[in-house]
Amino acid sequence: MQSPDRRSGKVGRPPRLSRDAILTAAQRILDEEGAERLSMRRLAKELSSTPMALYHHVQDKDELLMLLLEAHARSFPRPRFPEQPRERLFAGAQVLHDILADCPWVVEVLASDKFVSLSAMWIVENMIDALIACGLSPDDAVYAYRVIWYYTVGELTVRFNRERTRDAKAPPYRQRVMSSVTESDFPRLAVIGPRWVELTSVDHHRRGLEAVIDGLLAQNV
Amino acid sequence: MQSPDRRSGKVGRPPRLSRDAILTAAQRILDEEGAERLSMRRLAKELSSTPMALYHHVQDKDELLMLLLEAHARSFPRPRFPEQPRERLFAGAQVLHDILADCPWVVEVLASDKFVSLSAMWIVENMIDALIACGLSPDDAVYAYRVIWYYTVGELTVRFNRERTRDAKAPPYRQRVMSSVTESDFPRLAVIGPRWVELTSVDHHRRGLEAVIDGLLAQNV
DNA sequence: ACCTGAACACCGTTCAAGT
DNA sequence: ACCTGAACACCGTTCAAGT
Repeated sequence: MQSPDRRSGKVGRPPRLSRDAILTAAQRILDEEGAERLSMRRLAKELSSTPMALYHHVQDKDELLMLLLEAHARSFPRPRFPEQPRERLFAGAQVLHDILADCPWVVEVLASDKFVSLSAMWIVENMIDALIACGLSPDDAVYAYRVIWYYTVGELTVRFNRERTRDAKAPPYRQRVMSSVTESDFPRLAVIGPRWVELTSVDHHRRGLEAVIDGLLAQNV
Repeated sequence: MQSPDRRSGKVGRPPRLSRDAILTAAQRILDEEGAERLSMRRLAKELSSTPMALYHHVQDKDELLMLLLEAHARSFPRPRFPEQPRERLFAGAQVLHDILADCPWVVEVLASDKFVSLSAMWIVENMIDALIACGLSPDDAVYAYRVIWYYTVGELTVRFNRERTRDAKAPPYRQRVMSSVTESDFPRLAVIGPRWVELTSVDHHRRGLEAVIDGLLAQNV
């Protein structure tokens, strides 16, 4: 199905841009300026080109983000999975989380429904397989996988938002709420208040994942 | 602390806009055109005013969204909570989810770190209290609340994205991935494939919540 | 085939001026 | 005190034209 023009490479104007060059430049912007600065216009500038030149190599911004995620997932070290199904499930959920934790722009990819990364499918396959090996029916395995996925997405969303607004000063509205919490009619929150904002570590995420998985497995015996 | 000008209402130009009018108009746009159409400019048009007039009544778009959420949470029927702590926790998590499930724009509110809704604080207070009544330490209660919160945020994020892109046709990239999944090297996914895209019902969410909660409580005995 | 320039249809927000 | 208009600094994407 390959067009002869592409194969011979002798017809038409020779390309100055390439998918690879675009992805590399995009990654550089991501690393140096953050996900919120990556726009088609900014990227074109980085490549000393025009926004529309990019559309010859990717379909739209969503595909660009998808390709970045794909490349990242491919380059991610593939761990050896344990034999024991419960541990295998846990390891799968963890590597899924860790891959995405490096990609602050997943939120946007997630927003476009194009989030079906081939390079991460083996993990999903593995998790479903582990769930079935744990004794779940195929339907229950899908359900359980979804619960784990929701937990993962939520953790990542909150994590990225915290990182993004880390050094921004709290708006006045929030201060008003906070003081009303610590002073008054929320005794439990008042006690906990000071400890509330603690950083959420990787350990917390693992422990939560353990709870979610064990809760799911206990439901299906 | 109230300014005399505001009290007498006799100084300066009489107001044509009000917070209430702005919030009502915003809600109308939300209902009729969806969250992605609510912009300061669109809202100004709805009120036959200019974008900048709005900034006299709200600080910025984030505060506007926050106020909308606040109003919604206040108007939401407050259920009677069961006595039993585990059931109380479950009921709290559920009402938290249900309140937010009506607000497709929470995702944006969440993104701004201003998401501290006073009108929903009683729920959080109640959940923390229930967790402590279940025997958790204050620190463990915060951790457990967070896990439930992540699950909730993840469910809502995925839910809204699915709703938003419900009737949009799948992009070619996705089709490529899907066929490679059903055809080839993912036997588990191939079997499950057809059932994968099923709608996620409220029942699914409850069952998942149950698993998460029981998993958390089992961790702390 | 590959790229450019101008344009469309949007954003949130600031600033200086008007009533 | 409340509102307007113009402007700043952006978006993603389409379309017609150039090489």
